[in-house]
Amino acid sequence: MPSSAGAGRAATLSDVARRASVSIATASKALNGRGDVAPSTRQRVLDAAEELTFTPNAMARGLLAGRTGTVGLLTGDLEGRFMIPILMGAEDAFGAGQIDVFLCDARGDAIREQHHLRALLSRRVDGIIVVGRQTDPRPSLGQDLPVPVVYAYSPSEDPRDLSLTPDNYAGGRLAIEHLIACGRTRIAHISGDPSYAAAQDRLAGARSAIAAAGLEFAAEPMFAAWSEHWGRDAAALLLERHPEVDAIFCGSDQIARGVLDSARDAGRRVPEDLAVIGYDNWELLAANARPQLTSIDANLQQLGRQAAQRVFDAIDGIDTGAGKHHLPVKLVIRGSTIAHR
Amino acid sequence: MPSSAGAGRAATLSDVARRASVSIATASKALNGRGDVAPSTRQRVLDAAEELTFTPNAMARGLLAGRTGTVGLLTGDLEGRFMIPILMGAEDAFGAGQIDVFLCDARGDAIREQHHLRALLSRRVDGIIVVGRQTDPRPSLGQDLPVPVVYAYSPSEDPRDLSLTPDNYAGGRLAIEHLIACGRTRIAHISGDPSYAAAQDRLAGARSAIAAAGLEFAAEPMFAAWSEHWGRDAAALLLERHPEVDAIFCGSDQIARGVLDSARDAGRRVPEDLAVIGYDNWELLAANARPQLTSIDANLQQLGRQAAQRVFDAIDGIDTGAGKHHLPVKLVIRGSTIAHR
DNA sequence: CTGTTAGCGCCTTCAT
DNA sequence: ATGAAGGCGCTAACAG
Repeated sequence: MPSSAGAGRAATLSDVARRASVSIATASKALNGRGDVAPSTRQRVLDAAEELTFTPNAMARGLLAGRTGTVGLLTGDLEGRFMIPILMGAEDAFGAGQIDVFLCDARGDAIREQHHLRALLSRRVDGIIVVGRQTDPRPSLGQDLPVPVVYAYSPSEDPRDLSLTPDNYAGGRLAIEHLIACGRTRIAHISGDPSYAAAQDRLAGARSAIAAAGLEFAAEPMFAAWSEHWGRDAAALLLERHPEVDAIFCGSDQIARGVLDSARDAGRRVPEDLAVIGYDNWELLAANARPQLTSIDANLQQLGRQAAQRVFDAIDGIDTGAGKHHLPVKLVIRGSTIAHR
Repeated sequence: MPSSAGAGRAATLSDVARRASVSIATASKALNGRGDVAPSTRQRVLDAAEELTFTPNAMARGLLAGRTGTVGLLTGDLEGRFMIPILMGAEDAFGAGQIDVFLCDARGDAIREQHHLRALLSRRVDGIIVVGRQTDPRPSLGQDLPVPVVYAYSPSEDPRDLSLTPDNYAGGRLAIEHLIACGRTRIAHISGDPSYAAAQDRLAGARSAIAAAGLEFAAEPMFAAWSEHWGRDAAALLLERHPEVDAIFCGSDQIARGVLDSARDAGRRVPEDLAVIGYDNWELLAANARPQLTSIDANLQQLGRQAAQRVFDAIDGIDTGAGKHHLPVKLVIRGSTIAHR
């Protein structure tokens, strides 16, 4: 029989017990190191289990224990750039804790999300992490769920829920402060879709840092899309109308890549004539740009790990609090803001 | 109590039965539409279940049924570009079949993989999909597993296993045939790490198409890394040493992006003077390039869906066969090979 | 039509 | 030190 058809059914504890000529209870104790079992008996059981490649049935165990050792990861959209690191962080944290993860992709569809939620509850997951695709608040799953829920990236609209989201305001500040520290004073901002909270929060942070330095934006901030194309078009326009600009804070690394292209076309040297900073620290884009791109990193993997930790705590009965928590971001300096020497 | 601490324990079937004043068995039948139940009784049960927000315990159900309705997705590396579409395709197909997916990321570590495998078996998953990060063959999980296994992307080294992998040879052919159809005759090839089967397979396909047209490569194929940097460096060198080249087949879209950059620097118009074709059809890179990048798409989502379908079939006892299956790829034409008019 | 009985695989008292 | 019995939540035969 081909492996793809699967072999016979898995061995059960009673199979092991029979083979070791002991009762089921004794076999159980021997395998779990529980109670008093004669060393020789224990060895017999262990051998039997080995020979049968016995693997305890986690379902049966869970039925008894009242906990399953599983959690649900309810994502809004796997495709995006942001899910994966968060998912990796969470999977990582849970893996260390012997917890297995159910992955559910709702594809941004509320119906599908509801469906997956029911499935997770029927699986009796011990907790749920809801990962959204934007930092805009999203509807709560509700307060009456039998398991703890943590919202990651997209915070819940309901302040009674616990939400972990990156601090875009701090990111905006950080970017501008770095540009100013680099000696720039005529700073512009090209960002993405203005309907995104991320765009507004970063802008607000940037404004506050600009004001704190007694400066003003050298040009009205520009918003449209999170794409390389827009970055190119916007930068071309900007550099023509405001040739005095000496730094551009971009709302994403994609935009920044477009900006770098147009700067090159316009004959501006980066970073000498023009400093450029991106956002997201997407290695693929940032490290392959020329020059390499300084960017803001939201520590998404860390965010995923923390979300998992909160779920752990909640499962263990530790009160994890509530409200929207803004997680710190960090600056990653590369050649687009500071020249090599 | 904050939601993050979870509410009380979930309602059970006996809770529902009690509330509806019927036996557990009757409640079960009523809820599952099984057996003969008086309409009025059924309604009472349904109401009771509704009021208690009863959700059947999938574990208890699975214990009885002998199947869990879950599958394991054992990935080698979530980070890469190739996992996600496959994972989406699989998740999608399973979702439609009421099957839930355990996600396990082995991080390219054999120990961790073994650990996750044990966990999946103890969860009594009905099947496993192993997704590798390269198209190079990988070690088999073995033939003695109690569940069907399908290998996706990375085929198993063991021909008794069922493996689904993209047809890189056909992709190489397709790329060259397209360039030739565009009237190009002095074709070069810049690809990635030559130790990858993907690099070799695409090269072999390309060679066969070149030969079939009675041509030869205009320059010795160049191999190094799958990066934009390498694409830039290689193209700069190539265009200087072989100015007659009128088309470049790139081993990845990243490489192609670098090639486009260098072509621009060298004053070559794309596609007029030089046609460029990439590989992977990574929207982010291909659609944002200038000009937009023609590329080969491996239909990874489709591959994921098919892998899921095979697991379905195997679960249902249908023999899914064995061996390495090469799935078709497709050409996506954009502006880097054919000029707009 | 409804309820009783017997498990699914495992763990945990409680006797022996 | 070992085993018998009960039960986790549910479903599938059977009785009634």
